[in-house]
Amino acid sequence: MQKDEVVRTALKLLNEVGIDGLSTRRLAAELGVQSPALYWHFKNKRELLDLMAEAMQAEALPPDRRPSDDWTVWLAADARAKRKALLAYRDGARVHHGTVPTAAELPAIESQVRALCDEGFTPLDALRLLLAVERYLMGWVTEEQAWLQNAHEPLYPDLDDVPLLKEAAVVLRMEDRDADFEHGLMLLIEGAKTRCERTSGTRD
Amino acid sequence: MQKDEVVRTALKLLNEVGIDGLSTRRLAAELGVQSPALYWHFKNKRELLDLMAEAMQAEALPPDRRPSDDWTVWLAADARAKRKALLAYRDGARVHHGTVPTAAELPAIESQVRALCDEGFTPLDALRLLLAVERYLMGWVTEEQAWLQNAHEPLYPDLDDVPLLKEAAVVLRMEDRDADFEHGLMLLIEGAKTRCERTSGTRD
DNA sequence: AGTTCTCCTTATCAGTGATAAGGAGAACTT
DNA sequence: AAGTTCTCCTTATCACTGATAAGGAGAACT
Repeated sequence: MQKDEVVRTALKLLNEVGIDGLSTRRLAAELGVQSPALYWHFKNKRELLDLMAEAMQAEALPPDRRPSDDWTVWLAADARAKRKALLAYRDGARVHHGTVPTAAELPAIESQVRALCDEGFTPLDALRLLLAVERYLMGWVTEEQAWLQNAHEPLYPDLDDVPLLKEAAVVLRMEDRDADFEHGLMLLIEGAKTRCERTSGTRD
Repeated sequence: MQKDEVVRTALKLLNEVGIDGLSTRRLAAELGVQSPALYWHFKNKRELLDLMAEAMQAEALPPDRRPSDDWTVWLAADARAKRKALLAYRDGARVHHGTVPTAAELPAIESQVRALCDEGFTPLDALRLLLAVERYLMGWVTEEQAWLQNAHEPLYPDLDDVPLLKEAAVVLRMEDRDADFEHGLMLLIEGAKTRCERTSGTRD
């Protein structure tokens, strides 16, 4: 039994039973083993979850990608890819929670910051932008998956008292989540763009 | 023993032991009662957590506030107030998770949407903006509180290999979280502003 | 006086993450 | 070849979790 075989099995099992059903005994059974055997490979469940999160993120972003010339394009593409990766596993966002970037991930972040700085950002604003997108993403997918899991009785059947919400019912009832995610993402990126142009415009 | 006394005690206890330490037995002990007694008042723990979330949000937003004239001002103030309310309780964001706005909260949302529509937004874009801010907020505070709870060994002690991150170390090490939250919030709001002016500008 | 209702008790259940102690077998060491 | 160590698993057990069943004391209503 290999460490990464455990992680792969855990991810497969995650999709079947969700994070609340993912117990060490259930996972051990899936591996044809008794549950304490897992503790030979992992210090505790947290470590296993961390590795699962890492594996998920590795699937999200192929390591050989290079930033396109337009930063708004690759930044948005990155966010979309991460969302897709989180959605690919049940409770993906919750698994990712509490995970902090390891030192090994810093160079990847550095290169993104560099690309942004080449376009006129200060390092501070560049990193803040990346952080804002990351947290928006996490918040979005977390709520999205929480909602996905409740067997959906029709949401807000009667909107007659709230005419504007009725007009925006598609959003309220989360019937086009891709578009809504995209919208918020664009708000962040356009905000960063105008802010960047404004501050670097004083130099040009 | 009253229902809302239980909720208040639970919130107080939350700050002492965190959400993972908040067991029904611990809470019952705090109330001078045996744990099954709680199930007379609540269907299950989820219902208790929902009421806790509701109580927290009620503290966040005094019900008699009225939108100021500048939507960017009250929208930002709202977000700040909500963040403050979530931070006021340990694991506040996690308690809030999975909570869906009840039908009773819809009128409050409707009035916010109306205020935005008065400034040139479509109902769709208005609601999307509110949703984006909400999710950014949740993602932000969730990660913030997860980080707060890890007894902090110094984060990323050596940044010599990543000079740009070194320059932005304040952000990376989360040493000025208020400012960083504010920055992302402003990106969202400025993005919405430019987008709103652009689309409604075609009419003016 | 008898009955119902409210709110709590004790006893118990199945399931959780985790640890201790030990055993079987492969892989080195002398 | 014999002895030893190391790897990876087992069984047994712990303290704890959310939750339910069954019943009891006392107030309130009939």
